[in-house]
Amino acid sequence: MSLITIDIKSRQPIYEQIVYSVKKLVMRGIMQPDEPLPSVRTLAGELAINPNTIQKAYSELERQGIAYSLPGKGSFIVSETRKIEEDFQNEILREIASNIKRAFDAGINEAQIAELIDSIKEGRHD
Amino acid sequence: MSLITIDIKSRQPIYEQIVYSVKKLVMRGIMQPDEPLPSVRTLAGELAINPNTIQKAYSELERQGIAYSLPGKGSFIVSETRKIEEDFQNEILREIASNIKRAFDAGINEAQIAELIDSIKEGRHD
Amino acid sequence: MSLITIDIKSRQPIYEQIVYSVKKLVMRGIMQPDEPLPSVRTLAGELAINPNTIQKAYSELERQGIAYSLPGKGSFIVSETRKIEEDFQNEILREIASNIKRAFDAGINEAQIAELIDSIKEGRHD
Amino acid sequence: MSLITIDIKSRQPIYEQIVYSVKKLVMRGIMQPDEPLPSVRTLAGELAINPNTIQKAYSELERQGIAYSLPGKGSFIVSETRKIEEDFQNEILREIASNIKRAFDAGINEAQIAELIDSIKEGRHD
DNA sequence: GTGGTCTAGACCACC
DNA sequence: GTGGTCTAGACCACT
Repeated sequence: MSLITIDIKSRQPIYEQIVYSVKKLVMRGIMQPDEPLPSVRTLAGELAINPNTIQKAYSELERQGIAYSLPGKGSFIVSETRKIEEDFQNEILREIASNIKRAFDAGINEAQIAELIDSIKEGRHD
Repeated sequence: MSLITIDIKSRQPIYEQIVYSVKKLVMRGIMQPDEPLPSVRTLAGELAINPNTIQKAYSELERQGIAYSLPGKGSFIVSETRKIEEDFQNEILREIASNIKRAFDAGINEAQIAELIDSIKEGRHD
Repeated sequence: MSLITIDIKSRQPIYEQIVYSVKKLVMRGIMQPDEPLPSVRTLAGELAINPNTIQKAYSELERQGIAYSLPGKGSFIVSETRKIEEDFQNEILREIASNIKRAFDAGINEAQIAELIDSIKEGRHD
Repeated sequence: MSLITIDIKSRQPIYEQIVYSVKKLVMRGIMQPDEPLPSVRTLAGELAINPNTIQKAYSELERQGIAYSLPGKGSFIVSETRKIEEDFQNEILREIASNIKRAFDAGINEAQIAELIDSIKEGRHD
């Protein structure tokens, strides 16, 4: 059973969900450098989705430098994962930056945001 | 010349951009209760897009309780805009909360986020 | 000040509202046979709407045999109003018939409708 | 062949007829939770109308919480249809209440309405 | 003039 | 194949 999970009813494209899921696993050290990804057919079976969708996700992972594929052997996490972590964090920071700019636009002030962050730290939003 | 602006090159649907733009104008008090929106055809001309796209945006605004239309007379901002402002801010705060949770998940610490907010305040991200 | 009233924000066409309003006044005996209707311009002024709209309503009243116009003198309720009352009641009964058919379609039973009618009689729905 | 039907000659917008038709099918249990709706193109072909009109109807169903769509997969009835049934019945009862109030206003008495209901039960009005 | 509906036909991303 | 968006152009009722 794979650790990769998706939400079939989400509007987010399934292949993006897979990419995001793999990134998160790598980043948390659950998936290690050079570890093989589940085969396209296996994962397609487990998630009950079309193999083409898995294929697209793996291609995207390759394009982003997170995985590589050895024809006939399968797909693997790259050997060097340090940069993945950085990229992932930067991606999130970029999104937060854009959110916060919109918040200032909308008349939300810094104190409200600080309060929000505190409440998340304390787990009040779980 | 209308205050409603769009970015034709964005991947975000044009009609959504229009909805967002109007929301922002209402929320900043630039558009007042019961003030008429530009006519469908006028705005279509100004933004150089199809009238049907404007129509779709205005329908969505009506659905969200932000505007109402009087066929044959025009479209107008609703009389009561206080709740719109609140809803809009809450929507943004919810997005920030979700992204910040992801950030903590990804090992980003509070200091980094605080630094980010400061840099936005100073306009370094515009 | 005329007894004819409209709701400018309703989706029902204003001219239909005027027609309906006049019918109701006639039917209740508030407007008598051969009594003059307010002049187009006066009523337009009072209701703060376009004279063309009044004109259209009066034409419709004429078409339905409820009013007649004497060029240069104005519009008047017809001399014989008995049939108007019947027509008006039949119109309402037709609408109720259509509603009730839909209700049966939707699995609502006769008892529920009877209960509804009782509650209206007792003014619980005012 | 789909169960969704429209009357092309009616003045009621086609997309509204489709919405109403689907509601009725759901409410009668003919369409089940998570059952797929006909595809936009298929239904457009069967009803001989433009796909955009179907699209508009399906969007409205989604807005009303009756259907959901998975881009690339199709449109489906929501998983929880109990509330739809209630809402639909309440909507009809509200209309009946309003019309019956108008009837009493117009001097129609309860016996006439009861007679009307009986005649509908016996199918004399079909 | 206004908004509302509809058609015809195109392109896109996703599965 | 699917739904989602957009364009171009038409017709309608209403003001």
